[in-house]
Amino acid sequence: MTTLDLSADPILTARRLLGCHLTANGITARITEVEAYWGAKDPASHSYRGKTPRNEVMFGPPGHLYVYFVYGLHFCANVVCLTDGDPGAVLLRAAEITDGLDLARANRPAAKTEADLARGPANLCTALGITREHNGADLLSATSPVRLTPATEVPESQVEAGPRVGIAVAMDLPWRFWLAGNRTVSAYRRGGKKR
DNA sequence: AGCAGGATGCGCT
DNA sequence: GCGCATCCTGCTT
Repeated sequence: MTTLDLSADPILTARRLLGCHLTANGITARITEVEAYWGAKDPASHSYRGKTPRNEVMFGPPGHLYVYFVYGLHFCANVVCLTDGDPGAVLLRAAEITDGLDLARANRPAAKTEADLARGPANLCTALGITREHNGADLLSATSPVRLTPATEVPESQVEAGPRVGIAVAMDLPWRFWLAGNRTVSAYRRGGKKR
């Protein structure tokens, strides 16, 4: 088996993560949509303004999970990439459930269709039961509660790119990547403020 | 189909 | 206090 390399820059890592499997709480999902966030050169990144207690996982070694809490209700999960001191992350935006479907449905009773279960970053976390307690988890460790495994490689021709969702700065960067035509990919929404 | 608004906690100016 | 890397409901086209 090939081992997953998460030490590259966020853009390269984002493309690599498409098609990989994410497993937590007995549920496995195939990643279909991601966004790259690139530390000091990216005003939309949580690490842009330096290290804080909340984002310190981003400043650690690659391959760990950075989980944060937004809008008082939701968790979102990122894969940390690059190396110490040069923080990058890939936001997991959508996935299709490949195993543990009943568990995922129980976690997300509001989902109307199977494609809705893990569509959107907060829904993805809810469906897989990922919360703040998983912050910092080592995704490549066999004993980790959240794990990442390589799957069938995605041909470059199936990857599409466009602007990131819901941010109010750096809206022009095409740092969102998704599997072309996949039904779990979330709709584009422009961020608040500014234009 | 598309937008506006509300819910709700927490990190940072 | 304010502003979020969000989601869902309800109302308008």
